[in-house]
Amino acid sequence: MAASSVKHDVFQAIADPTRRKLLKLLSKEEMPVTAISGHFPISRTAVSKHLRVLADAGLVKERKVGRETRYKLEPEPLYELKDWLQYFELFWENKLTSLKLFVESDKQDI
Amino acid sequence: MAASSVKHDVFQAIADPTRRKLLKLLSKEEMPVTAISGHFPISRTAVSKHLRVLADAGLVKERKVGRETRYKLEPEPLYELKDWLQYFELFWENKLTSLKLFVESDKQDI
DNA sequence: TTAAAGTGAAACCAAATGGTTTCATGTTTT
DNA sequence: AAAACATGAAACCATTTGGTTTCACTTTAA
Repeated sequence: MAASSVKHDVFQAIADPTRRKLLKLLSKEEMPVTAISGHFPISRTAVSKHLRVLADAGLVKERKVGRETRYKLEPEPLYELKDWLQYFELFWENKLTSLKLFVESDKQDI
Repeated sequence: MAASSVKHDVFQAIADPTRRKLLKLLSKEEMPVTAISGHFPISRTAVSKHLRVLADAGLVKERKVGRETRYKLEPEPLYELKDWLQYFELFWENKLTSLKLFVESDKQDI
């Protein structure tokens, strides 16, 4: 329920390669913006905007500490992605015909 | 053979909600463009362009049959997404308790 | 109390994106 | 052979996106 405040969805947030790198970086440790932007060839402001997109999707959390703003990974929204993906796993299990038939039979009984 | 021929990557391909619906639709059966576009409020040409993006990412395969072009799901490229996601599962397991509560609150009759 | 550091907001820009309508081409059908 | 169907390519358009530079505001340090 609390996820209704997201302005950007997780699919769009991870579409950009820079944002995917940001997520990996922030998974290791909480970091302030200037330190983060040292890892990228773009301007600090550009990094800041990517962080905003990630925050809007709920994928990072920001915390003000003095004059710094520190960001860290917030992995929960990725669960939506996992759910979405799970549906397709049924199809790629290298053409397991029985499984496919099972699905097409509309889940008679589990 | 390698994925080097992809013009659009899978992350960008699934970022659009229309394309995600296309993938679900084409997972059920192979369909020609006109039939596909009947499921969407946009023009046939727009659907065709989305199909091109998905094909470039390797997510659908097209087959000419007479005057039709039929499309079907090709789920393999989603492996990359699964791999990417797997890294982050390490982190969201740390918050397993709260996550478990969240998930179960969504499934009322467990 | 100045100076410097850390950051976000604003204004701006080029390119990409998602959509449209029109047209050309190949394939059936009559 | 002519008409109808199925589709992709082209040209075009508005909006979004990813980037920049500049500016203002807080917070710390000299």
